[in-house]
Amino acid sequence: MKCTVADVVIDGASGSFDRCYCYIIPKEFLSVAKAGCRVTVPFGRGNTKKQGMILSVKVDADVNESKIKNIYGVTDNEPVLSDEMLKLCEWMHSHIFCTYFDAIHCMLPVGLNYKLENYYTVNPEFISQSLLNDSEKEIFNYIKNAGETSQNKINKVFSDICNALITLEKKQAVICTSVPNRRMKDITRKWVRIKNESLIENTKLTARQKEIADLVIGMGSVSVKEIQYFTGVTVSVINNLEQKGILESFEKEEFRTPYRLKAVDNREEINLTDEQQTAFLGLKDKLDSQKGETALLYGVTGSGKTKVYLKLVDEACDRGLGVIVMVPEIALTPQMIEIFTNRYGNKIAVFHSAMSLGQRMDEYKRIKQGKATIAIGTRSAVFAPFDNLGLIIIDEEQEHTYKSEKSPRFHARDIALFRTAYHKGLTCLASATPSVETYSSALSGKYSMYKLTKRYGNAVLPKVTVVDTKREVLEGNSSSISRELYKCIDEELQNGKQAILLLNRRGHNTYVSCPNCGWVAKCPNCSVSLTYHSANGRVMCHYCGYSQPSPKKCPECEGEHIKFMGIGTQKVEEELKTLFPTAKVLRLDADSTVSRDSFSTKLSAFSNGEYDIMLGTQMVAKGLDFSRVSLVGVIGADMAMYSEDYKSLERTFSLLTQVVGRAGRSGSDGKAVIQTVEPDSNIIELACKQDYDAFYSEEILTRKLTVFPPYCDICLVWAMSSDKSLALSSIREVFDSIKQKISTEYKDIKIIILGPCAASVPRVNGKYRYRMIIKCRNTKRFREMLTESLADKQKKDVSLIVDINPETVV
DNA sequence: AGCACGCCGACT
DNA sequence: GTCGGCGTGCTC
Repeated sequence: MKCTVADVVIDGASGSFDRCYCYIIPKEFLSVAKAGCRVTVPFGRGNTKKQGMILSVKVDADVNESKIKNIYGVTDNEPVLSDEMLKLCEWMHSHIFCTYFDAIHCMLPVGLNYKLENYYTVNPEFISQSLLNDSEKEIFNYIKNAGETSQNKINKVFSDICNALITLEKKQAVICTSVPNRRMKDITRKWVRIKNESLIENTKLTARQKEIADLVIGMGSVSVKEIQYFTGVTVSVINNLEQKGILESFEKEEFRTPYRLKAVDNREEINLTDEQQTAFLGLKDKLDSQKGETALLYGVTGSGKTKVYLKLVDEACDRGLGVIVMVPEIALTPQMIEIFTNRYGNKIAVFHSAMSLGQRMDEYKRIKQGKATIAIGTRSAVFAPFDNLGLIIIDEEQEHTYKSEKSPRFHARDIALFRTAYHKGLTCLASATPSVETYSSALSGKYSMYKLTKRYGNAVLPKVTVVDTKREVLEGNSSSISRELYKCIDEELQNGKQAILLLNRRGHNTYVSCPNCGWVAKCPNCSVSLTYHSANGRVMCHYCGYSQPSPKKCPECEGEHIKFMGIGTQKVEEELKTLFPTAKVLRLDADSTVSRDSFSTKLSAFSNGEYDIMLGTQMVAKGLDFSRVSLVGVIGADMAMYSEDYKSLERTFSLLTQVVGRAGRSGSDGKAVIQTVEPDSNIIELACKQDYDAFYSEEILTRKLTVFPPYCDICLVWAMSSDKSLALSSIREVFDSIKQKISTEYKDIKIIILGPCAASVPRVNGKYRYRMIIKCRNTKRFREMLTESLADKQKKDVSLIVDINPETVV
């Protein structure tokens, strides 16, 4: 029989059953059911209601009616995904091994996401209550009295109902309707304050409850998250206090109130230097050629890349095209956002993770309605819903934040290239230290390249001092601040200037151990050591969040001389306080910034001169400009180099180049001190000279010899399970299957397989992790082979995860 | 992931 | 003879 059918993908599907399913579109939906609309469909033997997305519609298709089901209903009156986005879904599904709905969730604002929720009412025609058992009767009567009730509510009222609701429905006592619920609730954070202080005296409290009550009294009001950070209790203790009437909770919106953008088009004239003008004209040509090209704007630090962006954005705007400007991390690039909002006012839409759901929804709509034509933001901004996209700029394109670490594991650069290829627009990658992969594509002519070699106002490079920390220790200085660095900081402070000190991320952990018996505090859920936090006096796990009070005595040998090892930012902070008792030190790292907006508050406080020294991890090296900073110190520039990751040299070079470039911005008196155990290292020398080309030509040779990108793609396959042997056997099965396939039907595929072996952190959150590395070319044939090898290996209690070109392979 | 089908043991 | 345990396989 002939009828109109839809190819639908299903929400919540995984593994090999995440594919298209064919459904009949009943006549009443023919006018609304279009590709890009969400639908509800019956799925599986039990015909459970699932959310789906129509990928395509076929009119008058021949179908075998007995096998094909009807769509239940259509959620959207008009498509929420464009043809481009649907194609991008397909692309993401096949290229990065994510589910269709993983991809869809990136494209729709969270506020538009519906979740099916079941609502129950009693069946008025049902009379024979004798068919029901006692608990069923109870629930039946509850629903009868309450009227239409959500499943959630019923579950809350009746804690132990198992499948009573399902049997009630089967016995036709109740009617269930699935309603797609629009969840537009903003992310709020629960705070508590004292409700009745006198009760504390008169009520029996446990030790933990007392501790928390005292904490809240001391702080006035405090977020539940912070209580947990400081005391390590679970929410249950707080809930108990609330039930006893001692505490009361209130919701506090986590994010700042929406910014207001003025309706300005404040296009001040931009004067470009000859070099900038040449780059700009070249990029403008590429924009106008409408071939869907990619360009690299390679400009040394301080060469004025932003000016070129702005001129280019002007051009795209004048042609009525949508623009996406991507930055690695919004909190660290306030200046960039400011420049853009000052110039383009309310034509800007901002996207980043620290925005409320409502704000994101608003920005999404403003683009859809054509009110905003420039999207600026982090990784997620690459999905901004322009129908007439012309230009995507990726600032600091080598940054690892452009690669998503959770599914869908996409790289924003790849999505950008897909989108500009579709729209015949231009992707402009920009950096002073491009990734080796990008630079290689630029040299080969795959991308066009424009260079900016002159630093702004011919600024000179700072005076760089490299300090050998090995020698420092030999000569009796065991502190993490070398004598040279001490001298420089001291001078800065005397002159009323500020200093930025940088610790590498890997040097950031402080372990707790017993020198007597060698005991080290370890996480019970993960195979890692716990990290000491002086702010709350606890040891914490950075992988799963476990924490406990730091032990006073060794739990093994009762020894009382527990030691804190490693240089963490907190430890350096204490040393700084001893060395410079009058200096105000600002510590910035992931742990000191519990809430996001305190981050920008702290940055502006530093900028206003409220602090003298800023101490932080790599994050402080990024695009921040502070006029009063003329010293940048790097404490331990080696950690990244010691890591076995193939990108660690690239990262170290990039970081040091940025640091040195930063110090040089403040004029002739810029200084940088780099402390390292390898003072003769080539990388440091090249970074001091800002010689990217020399670095690249060495690094590309290494990549070729060791076979790493750009000479191959890397495909990481993970198996994770709380059952160790199950995880291992699953990854072995995949391994064997691949081996077998490349020796038979896929003989044409050339790959190198390493592993399977345990991950460098073999257990996280109680789950054992095995993985293997495949060096390959991510071609259609390879993806076919891998898909076949993974099919039906996805069993219960194991998850198999594929990560193409991960940022780190250790 | 669910859900139903179906094959085998314990019980009326 | 049947109720229900869970192992197996499919999802338009």
